[in-house]
Amino acid sequence: MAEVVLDVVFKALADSTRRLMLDRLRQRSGQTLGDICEQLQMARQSATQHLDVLEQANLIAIVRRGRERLHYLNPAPIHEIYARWISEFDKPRLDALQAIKAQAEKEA
Amino acid sequence: MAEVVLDVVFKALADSTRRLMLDRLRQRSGQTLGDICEQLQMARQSATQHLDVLEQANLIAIVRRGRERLHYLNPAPIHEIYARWISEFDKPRLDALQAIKAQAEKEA
DNA sequence: GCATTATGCAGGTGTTTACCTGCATAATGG
DNA sequence: CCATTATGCAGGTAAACACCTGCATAATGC
Repeated sequence: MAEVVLDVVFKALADSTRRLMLDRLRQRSGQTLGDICEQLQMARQSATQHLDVLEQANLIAIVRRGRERLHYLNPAPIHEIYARWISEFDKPRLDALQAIKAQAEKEA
Repeated sequence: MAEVVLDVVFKALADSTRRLMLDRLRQRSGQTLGDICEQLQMARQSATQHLDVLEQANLIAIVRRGRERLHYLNPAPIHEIYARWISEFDKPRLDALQAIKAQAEKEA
């Protein structure tokens, strides 16, 4: 994950409206644009902008079906942010868990 | 961690310069303002702004010693972001690790 | 076909942000 | 004390951003 990609994802996550959108899509993936901006009480055009930002960060996938636009959550970039950046700041705890896991696997 | 706090931390992380600063402080904590803006080839005033943002997010602590300003990394907010937001998108894997840990503790 | 519905596209405005320059202040060392 | 050094403070500018309104287009169902 290059720094540029990381940047797009972090910037996409740095807005509470967009994080809320991801939360809602985590609860129910595949919602239409109408569904989403109704939930958030926000002009459709504003929601579109936010959702496009999320798509550019590859955090959601947008699929057209007829005249509808369906939005699907993609948690992969969030995993990667954890794996390649956050866990660097969390090595001790992670290593401890990994050690426990390794030990458990050895015993099994 | 309230949504407001979360927002400040995410916004602080949404800039590559600030992430680089955190990385450098992870390698060597307690650097002065001069040290930091020399490494980054950036005007001192710009670096100050970035570091103040990081402090407001509680990602670093700033301590004055004489005429110097020392910067110390604080990884706690990053842990919290993982624990209270990212891990929600990563429940299965986390739950698996937790189960292994619980099992290991039970056996011990 | 035609009304309805779902969305696209253009653009406007106020705020925030990321960078800078210039000057002021305060601590240090000889 | 005075030159040097480390930082503070004020402000300026260009770009990005988050919100909106207005109008255009395209799919659907009767």
